[in-house]
Amino acid sequence: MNLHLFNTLSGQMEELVPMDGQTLRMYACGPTVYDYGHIGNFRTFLQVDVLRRFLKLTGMKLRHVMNITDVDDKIIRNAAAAGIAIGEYTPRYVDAFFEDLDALRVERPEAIARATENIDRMVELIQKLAAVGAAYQTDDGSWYFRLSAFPAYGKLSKKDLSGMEDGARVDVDEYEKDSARDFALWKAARPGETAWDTMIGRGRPGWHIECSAMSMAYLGDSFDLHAGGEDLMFPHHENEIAQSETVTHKPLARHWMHVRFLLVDGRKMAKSEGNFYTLRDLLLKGYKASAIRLALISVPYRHQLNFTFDGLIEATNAIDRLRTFYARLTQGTFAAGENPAMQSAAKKAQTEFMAALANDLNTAEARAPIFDLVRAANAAMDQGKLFTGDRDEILPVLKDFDAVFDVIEDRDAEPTRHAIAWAQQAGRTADVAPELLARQSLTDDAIEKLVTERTVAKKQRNFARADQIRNELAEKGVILEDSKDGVRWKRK
RNA sequence: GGCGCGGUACCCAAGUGGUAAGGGAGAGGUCUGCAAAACCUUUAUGCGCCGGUUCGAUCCCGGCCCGCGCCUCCA
Repeated sequence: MNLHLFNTLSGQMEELVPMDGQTLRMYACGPTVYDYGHIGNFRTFLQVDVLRRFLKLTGMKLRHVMNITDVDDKIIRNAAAAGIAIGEYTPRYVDAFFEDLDALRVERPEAIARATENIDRMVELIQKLAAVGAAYQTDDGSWYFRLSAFPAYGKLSKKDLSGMEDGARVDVDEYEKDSARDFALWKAARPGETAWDTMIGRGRPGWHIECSAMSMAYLGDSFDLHAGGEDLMFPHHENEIAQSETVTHKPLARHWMHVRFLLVDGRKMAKSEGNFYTLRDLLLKGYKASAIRLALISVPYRHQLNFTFDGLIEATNAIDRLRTFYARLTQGTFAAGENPAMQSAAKKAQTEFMAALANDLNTAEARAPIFDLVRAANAAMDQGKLFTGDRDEILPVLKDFDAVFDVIEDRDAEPTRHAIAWAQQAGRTADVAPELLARQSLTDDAIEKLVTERTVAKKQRNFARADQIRNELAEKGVILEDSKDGVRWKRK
């Protein structure tokens, strides 16, 4: 089942296939490491993760490259404010970024490219641009891309720049650019700023040149897919195209994918709006990493996602339903045999799940057949009409679902513990939800012990004591479920 | 101003030219020592409003209203 993905460049749905017939080469813009990642960043990375995982599920080989922008104006500014070198400043945010990706179960790309480790390649590219007259240096030593050298500019974002007069809205007097819309390739060093001494002068790279140089180095002149947040379409990706294609005369990427921004409570997330959340903020409030993951991927990537706390609770409950079902299926005992209705239900779910994702990664649609299957199988189990042969058909469907969604297996304890430890270390203990600390205080062993005690009490028909234990556990966020196969407990 | 997106039940959210997936929440019931879980029933004659095309439109076309995004650093 091949993926049909909307291509921003053509404005159409197109089948995504590797141009070399073997490995899909893709480049996705990564973070600028000047602060902790927020949920908007992660929506994009998560949607790219869904893409990755689905492609792998269809058997495709991938070479996915992500850049890390570890030098830019904000980094230089923040590092200076902290009184440290950028090389000291960025690692903590790089580490935090990967921790957050792990928490959200975002797979690592095949390669990570760091800007500061690829300065030479950027300089080379600027030299090539200069050689064909597409780059020029201004008196202060900065280099600019001459937009007039690339007539196709605007093809991705469908912008017609002809109506934009030089100087109309753009500050032209800052540097002596030939045209106001020419963009920086290389920024000359100002006193005290981080800079590299290179063939084209002392300075630091512009943001756009980074991606052109690195995608070329890691993936070649032309590759299959370029992805990123919708805001990057213009000017970032447009500039990448101009830089790369001016030199190579080949399409930078055949296919472009842009993930729409998420809103928070119906507004664009912004610090000034007071609706700005990092992943860590949410974990410390007591939301599970899996719920955040599911909430951020359940709305298809081309639609705005309105992020709300209600949405997180809903995701939490939906995951709970899946996990309960999975536990019932794997821990229950079934008679040998098959139920034809369940056999076909499993096949149907599998087919519809894959078809939904193949259709422009429609994650919302992909969930439906899985939940249909859950209901049908639960009903069959209630009636004793689910057999080992059925279980063996259903489990692979859940496995495929989790190969993409990755929320059924409960790995939520670690990210939360990690976030709490981080908060304590960072002096943000006040941000940790009190009930979270209370829950952390109860160990699995302690829970098991109480559960056993309750089982004994129940056998003695001492229901008062049994209920007392259950309530006690409930107060600490532990829910008990009695069944004929024993007691299952879970943390809220 | 330019470009673009959306308005589907209490909430979130798919979707199709032939009469509305799924999730969450609520209500009633079955089961249970009681719960929880699970299951069953239930919650849009209706998909922003008004026209048009059509045998038939939520889905196509036009207009309008509302919300949002991008156009500057931004995932």
